[in-house]
Amino acid sequence: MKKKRVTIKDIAKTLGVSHSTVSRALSRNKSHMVSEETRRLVEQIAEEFSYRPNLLAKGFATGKTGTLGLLACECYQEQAGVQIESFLKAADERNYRLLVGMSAVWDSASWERDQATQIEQFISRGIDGLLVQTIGDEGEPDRILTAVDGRVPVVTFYYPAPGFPGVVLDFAAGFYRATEHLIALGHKRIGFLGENWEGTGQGSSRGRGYFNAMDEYGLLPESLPVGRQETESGYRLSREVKDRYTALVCCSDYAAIGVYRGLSESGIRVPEDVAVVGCGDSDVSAFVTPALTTQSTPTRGIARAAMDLMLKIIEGQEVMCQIVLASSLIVRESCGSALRNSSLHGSQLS
Amino acid sequence: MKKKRVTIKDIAKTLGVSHSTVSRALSRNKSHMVSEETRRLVEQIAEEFSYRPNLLAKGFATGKTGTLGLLACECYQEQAGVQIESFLKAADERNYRLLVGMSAVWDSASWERDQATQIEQFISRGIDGLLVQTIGDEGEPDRILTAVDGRVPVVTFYYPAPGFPGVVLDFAAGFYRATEHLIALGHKRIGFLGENWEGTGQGSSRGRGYFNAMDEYGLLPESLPVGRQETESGYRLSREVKDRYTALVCCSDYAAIGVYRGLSESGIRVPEDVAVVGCGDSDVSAFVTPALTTQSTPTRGIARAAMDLMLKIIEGQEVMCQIVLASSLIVRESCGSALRNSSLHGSQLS
DNA sequence: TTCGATTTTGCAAACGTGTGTAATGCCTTC
DNA sequence: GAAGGCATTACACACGTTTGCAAAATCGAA
Repeated sequence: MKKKRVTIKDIAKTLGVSHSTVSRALSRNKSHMVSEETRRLVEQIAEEFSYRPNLLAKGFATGKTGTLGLLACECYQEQAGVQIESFLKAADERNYRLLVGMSAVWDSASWERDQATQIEQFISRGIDGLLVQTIGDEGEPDRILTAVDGRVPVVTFYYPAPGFPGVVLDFAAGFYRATEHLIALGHKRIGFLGENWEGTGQGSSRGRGYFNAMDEYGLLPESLPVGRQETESGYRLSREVKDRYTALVCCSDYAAIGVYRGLSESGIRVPEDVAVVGCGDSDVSAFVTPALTTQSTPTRGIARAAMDLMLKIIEGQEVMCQIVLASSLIVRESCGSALRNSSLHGSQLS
Repeated sequence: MKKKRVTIKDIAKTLGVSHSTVSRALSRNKSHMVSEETRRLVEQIAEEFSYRPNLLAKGFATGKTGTLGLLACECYQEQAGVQIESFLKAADERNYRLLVGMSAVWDSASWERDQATQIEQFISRGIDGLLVQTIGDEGEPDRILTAVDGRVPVVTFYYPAPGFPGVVLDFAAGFYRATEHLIALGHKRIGFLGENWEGTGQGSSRGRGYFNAMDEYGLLPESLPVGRQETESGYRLSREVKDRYTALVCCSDYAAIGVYRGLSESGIRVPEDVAVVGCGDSDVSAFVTPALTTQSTPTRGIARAAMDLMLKIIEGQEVMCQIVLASSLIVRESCGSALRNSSLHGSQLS
């Protein structure tokens, strides 16, 4: 069953040359030339034998594997899959493979253990670099620093991780803008359905944007913790609060869809009675009724930018920058018509 | 910047033993014992130096890497992410890492090239086995066979791939049952919003289930091709067909959500005017309005079963079976109350 | 004490590839 | 025709680990 794989030595033997010549012929090494003729011959035999390089051995010899580690986290269900997909595509385009891992954020103990273990595993398996999705908590940079221990270059993405080059989404600005949008529409009692990652410190930048906006306009912020099952969480929470708020800012589109259902079961209409804002611009957001006002998160842009950053670092460039990608507010139907509310605008803002 | 990594030779040198002893001490090799005392010493020094094995070298030496290749396909947006996630978890539990790849089904030329290239890449990088998601078209088994060329064990999943051990979802039965459900509720004009993968042959088993059921009950089947953007596709198609059907079977929940919107914009009510069935039991399906009747796809079960199968094969067992996982119909609100329709039941079936 | 059996260890090769250094061969030029 | 230079090739070692085989050490018993 097990076939012996063809190696450069086999090619060398049939051609009567040394294996180093074959190696150089195939890798088109610049420091040592091989004659056009032998190169042609080598390539021909390689083709004939359907030779496939053993990248494991190559990586072992050179220390470069052409593989990157991607450590995603299972935080937003809608997000993880698309994110991984985007990275797979971006990596493929740049001729890199991805070792993928995913660790659960929802349980802080296993989270930290997981993250360190997986990083260790990745490095042991010889990755050229590590792409790690951050959640933005206090201890994160240190955790990553000690786990990686300078053995491979790191690029972070999603939330900022001070000290690491990375690609971050400006959720704070996005949620600030979303909240401001609601305030401009005349809302004063605006609730926040935010993520609730145990042990990750004082809330993420999504919350910060909301809190800042509320603070700025002299309104009382209030935050409700969304759990792991976002849609179900949104549903449950919205049934609890009923019409305590006139607007709800949700940390994800899926939570918002749960909110839709919960409110509707309580006889509360969206957007007439309560306005809802989501986040993620997931494919369904435009097609639910009412169409969801949400924030775009440029997932593919993140992946591409992070990959480019990584490649630069691997090439030896000293980059230490955080690329900030903005998320734009996509206004649809779930906050009501701007027209109707624009009359309230001035009076409410004062 | 680059630290030299600690190797077993370093440990051996400080302990004044040979590196093979260290190797045996650490790997707890059974064929050659090492004294309790040296083992303790070795472990102590290893800990002290924070030694990390070079799994690349290990894999190179042993031919086993502890890494599997996962080749998913970008077919159903809702599905890919969750599927990968499930596999990551299942692999992690079994102490395997995953090299992940994804190829696009929607464009048949790049699909076939992609699949072969990625398989080649994976094998070159030394995977112990290949998990490949199948789409169920005619030429698939041959394609995989030639690409893998017996170099690593293969386990397929999702659709059947004759000749390979695999875990398959019985979509045919599921869609048969769903269609039958609608027929039992009195529907006669039932449309199918099915996948439309170019060049993949005469349609998937989802369609087969629908066609079989329609045929069985003497009804005229009609299939509409859903494109890559499922939700948008469902929306567009539903606006085209309007009330041409009294029921629509959709190949995915997301298409169904698009259908909801499209019908509602045409003033058609779900389920009063048109019944809708989805597929996937995605997290949102229970929370859209009306709650979507759908088919569960046991994604985690697939991953676990496929991993277990793979492990057995790697262990040397000769397994050549297709594990069939059933999908169950989850009846919610989108087909109307069974009560109302049950009166029509008998008359329509005759 | 000596022998044999057993446990523990060292030696060396192997896995497939890259690469520095030295050697070969060919060509040019005086 | 010899010397020098350059293009091409071969040799040998390195990468870190495993593993078969042989050697050494230990132990028990005669």
